[in-house]
Amino acid sequence: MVDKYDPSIVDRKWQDKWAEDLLYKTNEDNSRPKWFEMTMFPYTSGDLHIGHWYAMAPSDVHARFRRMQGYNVLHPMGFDAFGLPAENAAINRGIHPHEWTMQNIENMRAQLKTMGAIYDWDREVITCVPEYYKWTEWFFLKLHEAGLAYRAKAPVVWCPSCQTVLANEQVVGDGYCERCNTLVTKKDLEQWFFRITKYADELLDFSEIEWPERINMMQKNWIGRSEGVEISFALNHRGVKEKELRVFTTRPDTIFGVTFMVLAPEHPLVEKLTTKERKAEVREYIAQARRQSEIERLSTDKEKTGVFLGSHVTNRLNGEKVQLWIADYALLGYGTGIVMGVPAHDTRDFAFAKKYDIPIRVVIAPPNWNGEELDEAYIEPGIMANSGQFDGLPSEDGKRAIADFIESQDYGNRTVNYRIRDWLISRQRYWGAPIPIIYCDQCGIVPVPEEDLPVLLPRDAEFRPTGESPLLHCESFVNTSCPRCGGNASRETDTMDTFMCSSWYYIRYASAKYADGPVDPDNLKYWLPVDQYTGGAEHAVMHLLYSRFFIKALRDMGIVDFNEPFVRLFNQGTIIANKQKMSKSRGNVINPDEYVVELGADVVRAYLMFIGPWEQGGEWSDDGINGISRWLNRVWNLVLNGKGATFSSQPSMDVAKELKQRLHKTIKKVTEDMERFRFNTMLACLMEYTNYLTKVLETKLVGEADWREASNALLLLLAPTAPHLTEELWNRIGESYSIHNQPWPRWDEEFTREDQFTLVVQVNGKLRDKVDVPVSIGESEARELALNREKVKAHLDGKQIAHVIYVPGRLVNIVVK
RNA sequence: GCCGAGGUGGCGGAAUAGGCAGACGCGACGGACUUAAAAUCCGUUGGACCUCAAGUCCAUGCGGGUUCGACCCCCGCCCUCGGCACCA
Repeated sequence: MVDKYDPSIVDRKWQDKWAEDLLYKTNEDNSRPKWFEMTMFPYTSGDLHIGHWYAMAPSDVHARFRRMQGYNVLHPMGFDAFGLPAENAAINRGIHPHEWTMQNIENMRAQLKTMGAIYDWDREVITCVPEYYKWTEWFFLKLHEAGLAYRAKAPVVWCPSCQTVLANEQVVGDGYCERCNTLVTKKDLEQWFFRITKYADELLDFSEIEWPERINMMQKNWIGRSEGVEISFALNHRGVKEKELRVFTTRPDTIFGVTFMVLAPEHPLVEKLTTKERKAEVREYIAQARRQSEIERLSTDKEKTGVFLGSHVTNRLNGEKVQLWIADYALLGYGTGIVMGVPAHDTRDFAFAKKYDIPIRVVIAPPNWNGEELDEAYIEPGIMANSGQFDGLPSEDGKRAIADFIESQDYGNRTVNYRIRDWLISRQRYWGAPIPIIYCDQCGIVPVPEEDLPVLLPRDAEFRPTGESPLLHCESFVNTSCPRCGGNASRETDTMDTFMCSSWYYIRYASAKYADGPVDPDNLKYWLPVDQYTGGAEHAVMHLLYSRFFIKALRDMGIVDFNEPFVRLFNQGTIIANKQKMSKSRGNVINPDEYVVELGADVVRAYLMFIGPWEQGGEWSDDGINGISRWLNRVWNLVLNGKGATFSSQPSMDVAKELKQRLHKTIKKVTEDMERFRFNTMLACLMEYTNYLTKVLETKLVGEADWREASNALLLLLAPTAPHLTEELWNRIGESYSIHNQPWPRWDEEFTREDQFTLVVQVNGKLRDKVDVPVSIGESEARELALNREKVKAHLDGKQIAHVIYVPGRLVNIVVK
């Protein structure tokens, strides 16, 4: 009998030994290909739950696999440490955000260490320390210098619970705060923005990255590029100096169908374009639109409402007068804030025209149209009608023809519109990187000089949820002198969106302690870009989009020489418990610690990977994890029993041959599954291999050398998944330390080939018999064999054979009438 | 409404250049060991018909189609999850 596997001893023993030996210390090494693989760093919210393990353990397994394959692997870890929860803890519990965050980091780091990952803690990155945020500020200055950071007054999204503005990307569902799920409102504020829209087109190019199609799609939708034409309508209104109104449309082919025009209620020209007698009604409508929440206003099923302004513009293509209206379905921020109303060919315009009795003129004839009125908008292509010289053209050609005409007459031009807005990065909160800007009465907006960085976050701010930045009330922080004129000046008191911190943290891993810049240029060149990134899909249009923007901006500044931060991306799914997403409020959060203590880190690692395909997520089950625990215990017993076994001096050649074949097939399957993150089937394959080896050992027909090769391979293939268990066994069977420095096993295609296969015999496509045949079998031989099988004959009785299908290496299908 | 992913035993899931549906694991049932239990080990386990065996039929969300042959491809639906949504 061998002694029992006790993970509580084994885990600790090797974690200590690896740390002591600096086994996972990562250096730049030009003799091996580099592999930079990382997982999205955790937010410092408190405890590590099983969801964190689900994100991190499989990625560690993959990184370990690459390491054994001979890559110089960088697989770092850090903490996303600025943000609202720390500040809320300060408000609710009177603990300073810094203390709260640092305690959480201590806690989470200790938990992470129990996982047995290959993190090199010397490269740890924490975003809330001055050594880090100094460079976040520095990047802000660089973006400002490049004209990519600007300050502007705009209607911005406000979270009443978080008491701060949010980026558009942080609004989820039907207008809820991404962090706290509160319904958001709007405010007019002067804020800092990053000009991400400048890169809208380039961000639509995914050709250099291997990302899940889903994520590319989400980014594409978010950017929302649409090609169209900006068309000018002639304006002649007393007291208005503008002589035209420009509208954006993707349907220039419908220009002859314009029967009204809609301005957004907030449009600056509304006041002037309203006739005296309509003023009261228009004002009332605007006031009412302002009162409405964003949700009500954006609701698709809401009935269309609007008010006639009393004034008109002229459609230059047909000289017709067109009524001007305001309606809240026109959005100020999209296009020009003015929509041309073509009720016959736009669903919204149709509803609006019906309600207010505005003419509906068909200009794109639906199939078989006889000039009758439409019951609903016809939005498909068709043949143009009522469109002067363009009548009879297919509408797709008409789009081009009218765009050409408009450009030739100087009535407008082709243009592109985007849904994406510039990235709002100001936050009216304390716990973030200060925006390194000073306001001077004489000099205006003055960037803090580089040599004065970092602008330190003061410790003595007061935390009250007032809706204003706590720094505003911190006089020692606010009051400063102007770097230009030396006069009295005040600092910017908003802090940066934490997504700014996470837009560049992966760069910092390359040289986490470098003091002369955000990154050591040599290390940047060596490690970046990230070869493999893994994380949840919830960051598709936030972190992942911002990081791409950031790198493109840095490239244009000459700081980096690549175009994309993350070459490959893998999205793991979500782990759920009791059919529901884990959350503290539901009380179904699984804490990994107790399972680690009881069953060992390796069991938890392996179980998470076995639940199902990583990209699909899965449900945690206490029963399921026991299965993995049993398996790893069987591996333990198997390897140690093999070590103490007495082997046959006259081993069976057949057993040896089959063993070799199974070995090489297993190596192949495991390697291929590892490459593609197919962890569940990889483990299934290793279980089968374990079961097979158990039987082989029992036969006592195997030679010692063959056994050792087969058993060692099991440990090597299992090493990335179960690093502690395999290290202990590797040591016990007398192999040299460390198993994690061994090369990954290779397979020989020659040995994976079978010399027999199971020939399937079908009659009319139904399985009737199976027979083992040599792979060398020929077609006529196989047909003959199939036709003479007793079970097959029974089904051929009295029937006529029409023909026989033969698929080499697979089957014979006899087709009868 | 639009875009994307998915729907397979009691459960998690295998299997797609169209070729043995249900690998592996869980659970359940039976057995061995034990004074007993736990643990461990061995066996059975999609459904129906049949006393058993042999065998036949049914079965991958639903309805059609293509094919010698469909979980896989095509057409039309239903449901679940994720994203976007008055974007002109």
